Amino acid sequence: MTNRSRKTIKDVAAAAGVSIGTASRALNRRGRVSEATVIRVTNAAKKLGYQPDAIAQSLRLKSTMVIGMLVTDLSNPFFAGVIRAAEKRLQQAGYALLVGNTDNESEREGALIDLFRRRRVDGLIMGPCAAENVPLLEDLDQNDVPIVGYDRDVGSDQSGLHVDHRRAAYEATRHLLNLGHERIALLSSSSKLSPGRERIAGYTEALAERGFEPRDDLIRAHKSSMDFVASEALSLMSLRPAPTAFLTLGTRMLAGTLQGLRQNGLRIPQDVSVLTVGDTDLARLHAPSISTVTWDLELVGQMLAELMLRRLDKSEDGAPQRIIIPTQLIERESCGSPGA
Amino acid sequence: MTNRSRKTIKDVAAAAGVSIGTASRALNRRGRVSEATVIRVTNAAKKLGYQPDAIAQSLRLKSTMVIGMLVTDLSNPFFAGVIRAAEKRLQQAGYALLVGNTDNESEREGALIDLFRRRRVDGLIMGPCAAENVPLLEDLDQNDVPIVGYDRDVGSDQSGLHVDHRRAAYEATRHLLNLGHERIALLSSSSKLSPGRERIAGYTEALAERGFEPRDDLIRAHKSSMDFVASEALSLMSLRPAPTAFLTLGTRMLAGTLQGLRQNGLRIPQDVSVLTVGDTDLARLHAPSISTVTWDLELVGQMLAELMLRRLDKSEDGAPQRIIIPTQLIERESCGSPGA
DNA sequence: ATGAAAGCGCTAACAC
DNA sequence: GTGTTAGCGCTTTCAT
Repeated sequence: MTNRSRKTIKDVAAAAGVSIGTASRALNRRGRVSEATVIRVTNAAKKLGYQPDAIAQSLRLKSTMVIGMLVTDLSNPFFAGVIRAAEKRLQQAGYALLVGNTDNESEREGALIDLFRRRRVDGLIMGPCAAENVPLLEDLDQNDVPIVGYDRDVGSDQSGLHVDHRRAAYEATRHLLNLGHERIALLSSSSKLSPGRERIAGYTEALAERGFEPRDDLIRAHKSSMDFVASEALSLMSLRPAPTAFLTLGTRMLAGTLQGLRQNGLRIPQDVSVLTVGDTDLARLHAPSISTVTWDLELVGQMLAELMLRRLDKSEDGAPQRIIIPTQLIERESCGSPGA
Repeated sequence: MTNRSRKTIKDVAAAAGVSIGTASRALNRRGRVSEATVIRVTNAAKKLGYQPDAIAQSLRLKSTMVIGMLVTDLSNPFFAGVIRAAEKRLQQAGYALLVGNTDNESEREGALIDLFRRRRVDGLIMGPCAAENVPLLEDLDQNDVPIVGYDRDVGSDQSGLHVDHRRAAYEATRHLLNLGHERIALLSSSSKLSPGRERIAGYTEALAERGFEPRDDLIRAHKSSMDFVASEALSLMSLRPAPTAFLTLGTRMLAGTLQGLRQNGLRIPQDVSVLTVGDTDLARLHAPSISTVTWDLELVGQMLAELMLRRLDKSEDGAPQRIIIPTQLIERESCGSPGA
């Protein structure tokens, strides 16, 4: 207020007429301090507008109260929702969340891990990325930085949270099978990462239960643009016999599929059923609304934070844990029986 | 690799057989160092896997290389896209971006500003939030922390970036007027914040140009849930004479409007035209696709970062700047002439 | 060109 | 209960 320069604990100590050691103890209420000086120091601090310097504290205490989080793309709503919730929970515990975008490139991921290490993050939450295994992680591990994996295996001695993608795809496929569909096209983003692999496994499993074999020509799994997906959808519909249902994994896949179907004048669900994994505004508000198998993003973020906090809290046992997030089917208007 | 404990510059100095002062100079190539020792030190550092401690550097150099950014909600796609782009640009310059969610509450915003101050961020990017004026900002300012406002006025001596919301709404309204609409309903999120106010001004201005007066019963501006917006839309359509076009400001408003219209069996654009400000997946992929007046999120993020970097770079003149981001109309299928 | 030493702001160990 | 001091890891004078 009065003086423009930033106040330090030295200023507070001087103003309260005590040593800086006493000032520190008073402010943190640690060790032996008389109640009188606590009050005197606190008042002085308030009057000066003193705020302890987090950097100096970090250096001294060897804890930055910052958690790093790596995702492929923060602007992907599925990540954004999770980040939001995780940040909220961590904030409550006094931690800040620093997010890095890997662009799904292991090179960038490596650079970010290095950076986070340099910045001395207290913990690291790692989402899926191109390569599953990064040796840098071991380094972190050895430096007692706990890691929590999100839809990603990250070492046996670390915590992990996994959305049950396999079951999600399994339930989705079963739902379509129950409606009488036999030729179910599958559009997935990428089969390399854990989520993609799991989902294809769930799809195959549901099919196998009914004695159907997955047909390779009905499965399209690449990372690709929306326009490309649209033409994929069209090409799938030109197969003979054509698929009667589409199972789309991910927003982009759904968007492309809807676009392709629409360009071709195909009606949902009369001509073809559509079911998507992962709920979005688009699925909710499209006409007709799209049925989905989804999960709770907020819960995911909250649990990620919880797992991290548990590892960080020295008073707890702190053993690594593994959590599976369940999924649920939301029926809307996009699925019917074939030829109905 | 060999030793599990984190390496410091002391270790590097010892390994290279020099003092820590020399090691520092060699690693940073600053001051007078012989090329020979530079090589020796660099090699030692590499061999040990040494990474300078960013916290210690921050304390010493009084710069954290962290920029703070405050938004109401990181999971709002409009913010997420901007954050993503800003982070990318800042990263290139060696800065990390720390994002805080204010939930549109000035109390939380104040707490976050305090927190960022404690963490000694080098700069602060402030998005719109409930209250426009926070005295805490002056404090920051006095501590030489540059602030960049995003759709928000933040002091005359600070930089700011503003999407041209007024013009966006103006162009949108004109587009509808040109199609022959006279009763244009306006659904806006909140008129308290700068973006909302500006948009309503643009709407009014376009109307006035044609000699129409804005009718209060056609304007609905509150922060509200999607379901609520849907019923708002219905109530608007029950007016006599009913509006022939909807101008929605923001995703949520569009979603609610579409839902309401659909519930009522109203067809777009035959029964009513819809135009939205701000492009989204929903607008793009809805059937029919929704025309929009929009702007480039990536550009916004990039320019925000650029403004900040310019203020941070001591070699530049560093005078505060003000940037207006233009908008453009994208015609799609949701607008027609009334009664056509 | 290099080494020694001070100090960024803070906390904790030790003395009194 | 309080003051003094060391030190977190680094950069930067200031001598040499």
